[in-house]
Amino acid sequence: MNDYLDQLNDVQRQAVTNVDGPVMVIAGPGSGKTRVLTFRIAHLINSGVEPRQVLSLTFTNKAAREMKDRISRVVGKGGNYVWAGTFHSLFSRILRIEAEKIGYPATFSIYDTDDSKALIKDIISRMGLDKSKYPPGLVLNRISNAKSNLITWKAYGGNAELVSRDQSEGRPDMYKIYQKYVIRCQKSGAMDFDDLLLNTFRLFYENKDNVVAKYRERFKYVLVDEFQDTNFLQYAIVKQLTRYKGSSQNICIVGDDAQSIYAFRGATISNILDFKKDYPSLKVFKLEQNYRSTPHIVAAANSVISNNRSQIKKEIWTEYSSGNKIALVKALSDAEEARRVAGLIVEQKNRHHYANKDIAILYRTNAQSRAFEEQLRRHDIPYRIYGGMSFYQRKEVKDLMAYLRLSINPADDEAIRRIINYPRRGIGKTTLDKIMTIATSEELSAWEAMDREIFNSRTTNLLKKFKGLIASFVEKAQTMNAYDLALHIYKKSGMDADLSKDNSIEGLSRRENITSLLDGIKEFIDSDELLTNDPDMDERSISEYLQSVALITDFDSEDGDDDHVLLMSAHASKGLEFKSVFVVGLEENLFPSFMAKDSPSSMDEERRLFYVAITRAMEHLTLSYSNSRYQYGSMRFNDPSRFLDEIEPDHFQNPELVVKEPVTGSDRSKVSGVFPKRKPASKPGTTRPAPADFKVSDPARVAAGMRVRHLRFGEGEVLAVEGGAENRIATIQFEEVDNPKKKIMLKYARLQILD
DNA sequence: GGCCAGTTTCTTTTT
DNA sequence: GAAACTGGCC
Repeated sequence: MNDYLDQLNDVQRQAVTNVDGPVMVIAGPGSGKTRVLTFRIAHLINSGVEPRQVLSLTFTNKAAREMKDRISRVVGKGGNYVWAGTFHSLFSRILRIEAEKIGYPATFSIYDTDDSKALIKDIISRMGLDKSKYPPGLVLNRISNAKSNLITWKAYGGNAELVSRDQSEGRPDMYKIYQKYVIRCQKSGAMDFDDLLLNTFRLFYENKDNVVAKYRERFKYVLVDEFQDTNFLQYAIVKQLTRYKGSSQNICIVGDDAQSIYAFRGATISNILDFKKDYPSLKVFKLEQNYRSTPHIVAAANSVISNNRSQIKKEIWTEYSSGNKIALVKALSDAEEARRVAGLIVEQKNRHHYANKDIAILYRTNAQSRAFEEQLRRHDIPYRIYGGMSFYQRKEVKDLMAYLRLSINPADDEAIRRIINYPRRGIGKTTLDKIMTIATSEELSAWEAMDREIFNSRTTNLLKKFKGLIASFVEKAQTMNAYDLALHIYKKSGMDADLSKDNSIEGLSRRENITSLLDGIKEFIDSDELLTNDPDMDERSISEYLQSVALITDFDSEDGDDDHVLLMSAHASKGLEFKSVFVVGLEENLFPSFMAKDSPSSMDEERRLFYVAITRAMEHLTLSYSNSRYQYGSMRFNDPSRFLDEIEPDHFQNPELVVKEPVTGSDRSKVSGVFPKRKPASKPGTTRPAPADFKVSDPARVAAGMRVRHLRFGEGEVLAVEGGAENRIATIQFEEVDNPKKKIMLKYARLQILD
């Protein structure tokens, strides 16, 4: 029965078998963290704990599913009854069971970020505030932060620190927006992502009908994965469940402070650092042996992360004695970077017999995927973009979903906003404006506000018709399943008619998207996967479906036998591993992001993100950067990333490429320790204003010997031109001290020929 | 009220 | 470069 224990090393085994009382597992990358978690759960079950008494909070749905699978493999079908999922998905399930206790309908809507932003925008404009002073994204961020720290709008308004910050920024009305936002969400029977947590906290805190006791009793063992990514609120809920008088404190948290990459979302490392204070009888286990990566990769990761200021002390080590050095790719343009990466992928596949799915390309921003997609297609390499959630972002998909949302919760204002006039039914901006004004000022839902007799007779009629339509869907929702209802709505709402009119390629693809959405719903209602295992709940209900879709984060439809090269953001790569990993775009202002350059703590987070990215690699790690990049509509020039300097040259196959070209005259190398100030004119990412007489000449005419002028580098002489047609590269001797000799790709460079 | 075209703005990561 | 916004016109 205990043979699974033989598959563990000493520390791992202790982390698995010490099941009583608080346990913290600090797990470096590749140290068998998932294995420890799953075996721990399996061990609990084997020791007589009922699966349904185990609550396992993971970061992604995918991790949860994987965990369930693995548990089932060890303990059999019972593993399915473990409550494993993300904070958001499990708590939203609890909230649906208990919704009435906190004044919400069980069919509450979940607002995604777009919904929240639209609502905030609406509130701001209705309050007559200057929207340049209150960018919706920033406002949402502030509200989200407040909620994550359990600060109500009232507390916000009374918090001297927050108020004075807002005041000094010229945003004195922030807490009023917060207040209106909260009220309108409430009236709409809607929760945003943070509310799913906040309301769970409230539910437990208010403890009506002993509800918290019920869940404490039920979840005897709580496990939290990726604990370094939890925020104050999430930790507060975990404490509600495990830290109370008489609790046996059976909590196990697993995490790695070095992999904390969600501070921007309110995650706080102090949770992990303070854990010992909250649970004094804590046992700590450190998993430091890396089973994933070869030595150069492990050493590079250690040396990069050692540049961060505070951290829990640990050193990752590996038993592997040999492995490949890190390859470095230096390109002149983003297109060339992608082309060379694609070329290397072809080569690696041949030489090492890698399947496509053994390889991943990781980047800092999703926008970088384009160049790689293009080149992979050109090289006939199947690929897949992971994350991005593009399918559920499509207009037609969101539209149909909005109707579904309304059919179980007609108060959902943001769903109304979406489809009140789609397809066209003559209810335009003016009318919607009126409705929302009433909704805001009288604290009603839009649905209720429509009943006010303030519209002209034509509009009143149109609104009546619209309400009748939605009411008919509400009625159908009582009896139909999610699939039949979606199909019914598609036909009767007029969406079908509208989309069928359009016979362009785009129109066709929209209809295809609807078809796949419907297929997805069908799959959902036919699936027999256990979700809640709660006898009171209809596991295949419309609201269950909507909830599951609202909280989809990773590509859940990942088919195991698909063989694709994976493209994803470094963030999305956390928890995954690949034989060969390409981390691309390693340039200052990109990775690390320009957003981080003024704040040491954000820079540390960028470094942790880089650490996460490179530790995904098992056998091959390739890092690439480009001298120039087409970004936000214009050409940018950036220095190679500082992170490249933080890796000992020994670990590179071709360390000479790390040496910076004197592009900006700066040298940040660790050896010299010199950090010269940049001259404003040569700041990366900026262009000098064009002299009035500057004219771009036809690049094809550029030849050796000519005098040319470059917007950023000044005047110089062309020494040589090499390369053919598409990729001609000129070597130019510029006169400015900061920019001596440079190689420039002619198809991108904007040069003026002077003579 | 609806539509198109021109203009402006803002560029990260995601539950 | 894309999305969001604006203004002008039917």
